[in-house]
Amino acid sequence: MDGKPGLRERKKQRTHAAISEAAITLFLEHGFNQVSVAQVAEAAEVSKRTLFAYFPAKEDLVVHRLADHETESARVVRARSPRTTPLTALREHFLKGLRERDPITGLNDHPQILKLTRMILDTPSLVARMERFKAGAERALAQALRETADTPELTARLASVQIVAVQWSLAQDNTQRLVHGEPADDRYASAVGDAEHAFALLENGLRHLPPRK
Amino acid sequence: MDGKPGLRERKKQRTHAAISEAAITLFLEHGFNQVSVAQVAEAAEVSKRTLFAYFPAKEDLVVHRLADHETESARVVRARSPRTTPLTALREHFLKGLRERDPITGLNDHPQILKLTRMILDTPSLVARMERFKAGAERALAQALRETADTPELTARLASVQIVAVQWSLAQDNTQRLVHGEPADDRYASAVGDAEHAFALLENGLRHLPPRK
DNA sequence: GACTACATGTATACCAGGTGCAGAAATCTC
DNA sequence: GAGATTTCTGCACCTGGTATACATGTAGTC
Repeated sequence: MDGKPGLRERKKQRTHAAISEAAITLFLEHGFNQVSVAQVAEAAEVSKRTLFAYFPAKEDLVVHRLADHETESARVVRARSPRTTPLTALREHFLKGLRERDPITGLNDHPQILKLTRMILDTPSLVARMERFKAGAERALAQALRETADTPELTARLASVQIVAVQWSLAQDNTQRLVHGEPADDRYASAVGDAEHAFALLENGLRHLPPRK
Repeated sequence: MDGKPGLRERKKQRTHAAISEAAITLFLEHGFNQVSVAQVAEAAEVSKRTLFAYFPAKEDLVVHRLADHETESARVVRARSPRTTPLTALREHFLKGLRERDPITGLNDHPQILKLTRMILDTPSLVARMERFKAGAERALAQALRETADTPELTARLASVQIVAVQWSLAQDNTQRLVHGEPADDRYASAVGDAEHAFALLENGLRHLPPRK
């Protein structure tokens, strides 16, 4: 509400950015576990205590950039146009993400992003931190379903965990392939096919899983 | 290969059990974060170094008991009788768990188990550790689906993440209610109803989620 | 511009989880 | 029993994270 955030506010933002930047740079160069927070603090010319005032834990130095995405699915569901089901809206949004190589779909192969992704997947504590985003996304989506689709509590929760789990799985799959060296453009067509298959599965259910024998 | 595990082996098992027991006792009494691993080691009459030889991290002192359940769904799918779909087998197994008040369904209200559950849910690092079990369960289930239901890779993975997420959600829901004081016997009927609803949703899909307006 | 009030940053010391290492103690093999 | 091997221990050490007490800068007021 301003244009004039005030000097104090601007300084805070600059410090925040400086710490984050120093952290990412060092982590990409030497690995997450090989760099201590003390080193990050020093590189950002800030005391350790101050670093922890900006980021509650070491992992947040990496994952804070994804905070916006936590409520993305919920927003998409809320913003869908009339006569559109939540699943349709989410599918279209995911396909758009693939077209635009949105990193959240796992289909972005810019070297920086790829290296960062690989680092996250190779670091258990970072993976764990990502899981918490998943939980947040589930809660937000469930609420959006309840409020805009008149869905009962239980159904909303069940639907949201399924949807989030599937999106996550699709993204991880794409990521894995790019990490193994496949170019995003080569992967694109099959990524679209996989996404369509996945959303069809969500819509139609698993009743076609074959019985034994 | 046994009958005679050897003295060394038996001692190892006793030490393992002693550490685990001391840990659970102390944690239940004072809380997970209020007890240090040094205290656990002392109570178990073992050095801190030895404790970490048996349990790779503090959290494992609590969650190692659930290690067996990691592959439970996969085993159920593999062991299903002929002409039975994976989902049917899993639903029956879950319903049996509810009847028997299996803690994994969240429907066991023995004070000890309830207190432990509450502690886990209240401790972020323990919740995070549980999530890793979920990931393991997903992988195991996906493989079982691939091998016994002739399901393609992608479908198996997608189905497994949906199934595991839903089971987890059901269990959490039950747990929440028991923690809030509802007796398991009172909850039982609705827990069954919820489970049946959830598995029906898995089978039939989410296509009935209503559009906007 | 000086003064106060408050937010922010710093230095230091500290705690707890976890690891590396060298040697002592127990167990196994013969 | 003797010797090889595994396991346990004590100790020092590193790192993430916090508490405390103090310094510094900023915002608003007169």
